[in-house]
Amino acid sequence: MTKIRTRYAPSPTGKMHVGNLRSALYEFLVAKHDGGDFMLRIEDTDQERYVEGATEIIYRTLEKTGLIHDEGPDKDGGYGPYVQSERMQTGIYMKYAKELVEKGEAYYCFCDKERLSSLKTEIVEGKEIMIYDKHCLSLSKEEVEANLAEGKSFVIRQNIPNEGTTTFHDELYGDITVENAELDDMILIKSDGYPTYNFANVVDDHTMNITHVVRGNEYLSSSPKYVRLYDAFGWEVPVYIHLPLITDENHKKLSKRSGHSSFEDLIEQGFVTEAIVNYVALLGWSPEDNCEIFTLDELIKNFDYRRISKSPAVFDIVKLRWMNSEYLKAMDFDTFYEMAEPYLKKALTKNFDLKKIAAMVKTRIEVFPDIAEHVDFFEALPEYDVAMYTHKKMKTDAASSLEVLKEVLPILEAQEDYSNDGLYQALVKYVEEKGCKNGYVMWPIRTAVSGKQMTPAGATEIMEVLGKEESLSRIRKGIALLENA
RNA sequence: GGCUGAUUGGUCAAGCGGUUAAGACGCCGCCCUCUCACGGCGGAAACAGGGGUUCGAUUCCCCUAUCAGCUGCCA
Repeated sequence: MTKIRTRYAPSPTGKMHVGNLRSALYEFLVAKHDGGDFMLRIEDTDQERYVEGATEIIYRTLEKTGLIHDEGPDKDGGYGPYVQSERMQTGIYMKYAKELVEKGEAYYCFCDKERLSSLKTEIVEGKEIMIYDKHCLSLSKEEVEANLAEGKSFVIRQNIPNEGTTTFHDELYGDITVENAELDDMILIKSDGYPTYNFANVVDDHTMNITHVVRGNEYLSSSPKYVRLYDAFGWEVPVYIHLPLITDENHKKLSKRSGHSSFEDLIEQGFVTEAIVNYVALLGWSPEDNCEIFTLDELIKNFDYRRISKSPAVFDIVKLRWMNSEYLKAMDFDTFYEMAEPYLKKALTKNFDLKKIAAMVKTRIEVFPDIAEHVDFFEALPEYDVAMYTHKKMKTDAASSLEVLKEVLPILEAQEDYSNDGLYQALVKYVEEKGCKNGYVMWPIRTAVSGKQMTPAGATEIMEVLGKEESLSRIRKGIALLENA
């Protein structure tokens, strides 16, 4: 069996969306699962939409996510160039277009905008619908030559018969047949000499020996045109795998405006690369077992494109957050700390033991920016209400809290060892003498020392980080607050 | 409008003629506990509708509905 070759063929028009990323991922996986090659081809035939720097984003993202290409503009594998604008310089597209013209499978069209717009028949949802009337197909060879010699602007169109049907096969969707009459004579070569996406795609995939074309579902209905092109050339049709769409929570195509759709945005929002890749892999594909956490290598091993689903999937940021938290919990501490440090430093300017705080927060956050809300009270004691001292389960209220804090204050003042263990032992001793439950004592202390309903650590751990002086100061404030209530 | 495709809980999804219709996220409850979280246990929650085919349909076929994509000298 021949080696599988797939390609990721983005157009450099902006950021890399979750949908783009998933395409790249699946294309990569289809190849790698079978030990094949994955290549990168830049499709920049649309000069108008070209965005400066977009190509760099593509390189960066692929590298960061580990979707390493075997061939590409920066890695010649003998099938270059790998950038369509460069390929065009070689005249390849025009050469093949002319070959089609010779065969009668394509023809020159000199129709201008005015004539074309007169063809537009109806307007649906603001879009004008038009099927080209093959006007220029009837031009004689002499007329074409004359027009060309005159330097008239032209395009080359695919010649699709008005009768019969065309069938193509997709690995997931099966055979799809359409009436030829439904197919427009699409443009192959634009008037600026560039090929259209459709044409460049076919020529490149063939000449670059792509065996499996993995692409978005939006091409499904135009695929018959591709097949006709392959047939016209007498080329072997590649294996097609169309991927289901990814939508937002309203089942609409993911948009840039939703804020969380590009890979870079997600990183900025505090997600880790591996979690994003993992989550995206499961959007439209599921393994045989019930496993959900996969490294890239495990994905390569387990990926079977026949298990890709056919229906669109909603991008659920809530589940991504959960998955991210799984990665954070599984991460070794040093790595976690390295990534968390900038967020900790942003929230805490005083001289705290950040590693201790990082450890507290590790199992409590889903994404890094969550850190801020968990640790803010270390920096400054927030204003809080005395009602917070009342806790049904702990059996505490303002009066009991005041009593406990007053009794515990001298103990904490005398206490030299402000480590978590030392403090805990001292307080438990008090608890035992008093004959109450831990929470009865810990709750008011924790409240006084944090001013918060919930904290990422217990009272003694908090005091350890705060230090003796600050801890006592906060407890005294608590006593004052309770006395004035 | 036409064409193409899709349709299992709120979401991701397993299922591929006979099942008490998995699992995960989220939600709710309980346990653990120095609060919260982690962890453990449990719960509510689905085959779009209608016809066929069949001894038997979530699974196969048809129709309807809904959603999506395409209908560009964009990809």
